[in-house]
Amino acid sequence: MTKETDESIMVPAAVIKRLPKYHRYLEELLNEGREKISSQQLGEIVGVSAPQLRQDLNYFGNFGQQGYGYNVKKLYNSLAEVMGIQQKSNMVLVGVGNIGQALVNSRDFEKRGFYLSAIFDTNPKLIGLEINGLVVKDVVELKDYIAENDINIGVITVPASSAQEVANQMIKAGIKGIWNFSPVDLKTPPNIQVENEHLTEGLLRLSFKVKEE
Amino acid sequence: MTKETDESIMVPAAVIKRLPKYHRYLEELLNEGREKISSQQLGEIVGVSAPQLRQDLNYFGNFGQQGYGYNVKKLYNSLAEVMGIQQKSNMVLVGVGNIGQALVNSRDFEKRGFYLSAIFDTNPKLIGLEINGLVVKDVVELKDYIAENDINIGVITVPASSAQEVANQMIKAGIKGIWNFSPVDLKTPPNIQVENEHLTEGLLRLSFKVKEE
DNA sequence: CCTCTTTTGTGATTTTTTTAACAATAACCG
DNA sequence: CGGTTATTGTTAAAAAAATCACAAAAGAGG
Ligand SMILES: NC(=O)c1ccc[n+]([C@@H]2O[C@H](COP(=O)([O-])OP(=O)(O)OC[C@H]3O[C@@H](n4cnc5c(N)ncnc54)[C@H](O)[C@@H]3O)[C@@H](O)[C@H]2O)c1
Ligand SMILES: NC(=O)c1ccc[n+]([C@@H]2O[C@H](COP(=O)([O-])OP(=O)(O)OC[C@H]3O[C@@H](n4cnc5c(N)ncnc54)[C@H](O)[C@@H]3O)[C@@H](O)[C@H]2O)c1
Repeated sequence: MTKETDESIMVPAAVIKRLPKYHRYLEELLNEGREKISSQQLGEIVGVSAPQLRQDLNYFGNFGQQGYGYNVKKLYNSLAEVMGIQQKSNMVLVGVGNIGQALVNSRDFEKRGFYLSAIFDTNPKLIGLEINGLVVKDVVELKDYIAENDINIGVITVPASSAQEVANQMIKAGIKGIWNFSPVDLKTPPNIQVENEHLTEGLLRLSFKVKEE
Repeated sequence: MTKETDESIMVPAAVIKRLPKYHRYLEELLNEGREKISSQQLGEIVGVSAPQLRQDLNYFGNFGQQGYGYNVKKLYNSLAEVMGIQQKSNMVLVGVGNIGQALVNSRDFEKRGFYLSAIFDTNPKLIGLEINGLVVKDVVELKDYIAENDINIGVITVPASSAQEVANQMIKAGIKGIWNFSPVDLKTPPNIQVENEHLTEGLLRLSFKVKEE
């Protein structure tokens, strides 16, 4: 009886959280020219136990080979595929303020296949301005732009008070996922994915741990 | 037999992760003038079950009152105390680039008692420049500055290749906690607390969830 | 081609986290 | 001021996650 490769089996959130880390370290190993690696060794590098690593990977397939280990390049590509970064995806960003501009200026994520396609704001002083090759558009164009340009991820970097409204517009226009930097828990239908970067929460957690020590 | 208020009892990481969220929603309730709230109601707002909320809070004390619920202001202040944001703390930031400047310009965290005391870079073009009231200092002054100015948190917003080196300097100078934005897992002694903002990992997780859907 | 070693994939076990249940306690009301 | 209701704090049960342990598979070396 062969193992079901049934997608319907729920992948635990704890596993999903670790995937990008595995990917990052595999990229490093690949750049160092490493060819193969055992779950033991990779686990030590990443900071998880070997059985956990193996169990995590086996949610998605059998990428290893007994008596050999894992081929670094193959595993790297497999994880990239699992995370959906093999085919490029297009994003829009709304809120060209402090954080928004930082993201637009660095575009760190383009090397991983996430392209910033357009950026939006309400501020007339910003609209029309060019930032790192992208001209700031008026947010009234947002809905049409998303619908017409195969955009699947929206980045929200507006003040908390406008975040939900911007999210609503994105969703109406057919966005699939939202990368949210506003300190707000967006209300979204279940088929819309949200990932929050609540930076202030991170600082408070740090404060707690410092105090506790 | 009274309950031990022993600090040595380990607070689960899962609980620590939720504390800032409780604090944020309590702040909203406080601003709305809400006086009391039950675990049931607060749980619904925050998105956790009522028993979990009660159990979480009871790691730190008995803040509620049977038959009444929780006093919003009291609970808010208690949580602030638990997280160590009653007394202000001083931070330094190293790496005045895209992300660094965004943080310096907004200084969102000052209203929660985290003061940015000085900012550092290696780039001669930046050193001496004033950004939102702070003059960029040369990073060679970092160690002395931390040691002499009661700094307990360091913010790292330098490229990945320099992050560990910057962390080492901070630690040598006596920092207690590091808020790290570089895509690197810093090697630190156990008495140094680290909180990572690995933004790219968030985007990859989002990508996974979008693809899975 | 056979033996020995390595290392995976996975079922069983343990630990951690979450949820449920309820007795104890305090507010509220007549 | 006593009964009723609301709601906590806490113990017990269930669920989820991590770890352990080992049989099965593949490579390495003679
Ligand atoms: N900057 C930080 O250090 C920091 C830290 C933690 C959290 N955040 C959060 O990130 C978000 C952005 O912060 P920031 O410092 O970049 O703010 P900002 O004020 O610099 O930028 C916000 C931008 O959004 C635009 N905007 C406002 N309403 C809009 C709307 N409805 N549609 C389109 N654009 C709109 C504004 O014109 C502005 O350009 C905030 O929610 C903030 O709480 C920021
Ligand atoms: N900007 C983004 O959108 C983004 C997204 C995800 C992650 N990050 C991470 O955040 C970090 C900073 O990104 P950024 O875009 O702000 O980079 P940046 O290049 O704009 O800024 C880095 C700054 O650090 C300074 N620096 C370099 N080495 C230093 C040293 N040893 N001591 C002191 N200063 C030093 C540089 O002079 C520069 O000013 C990087 O690690 C990046 O990977 C950034």
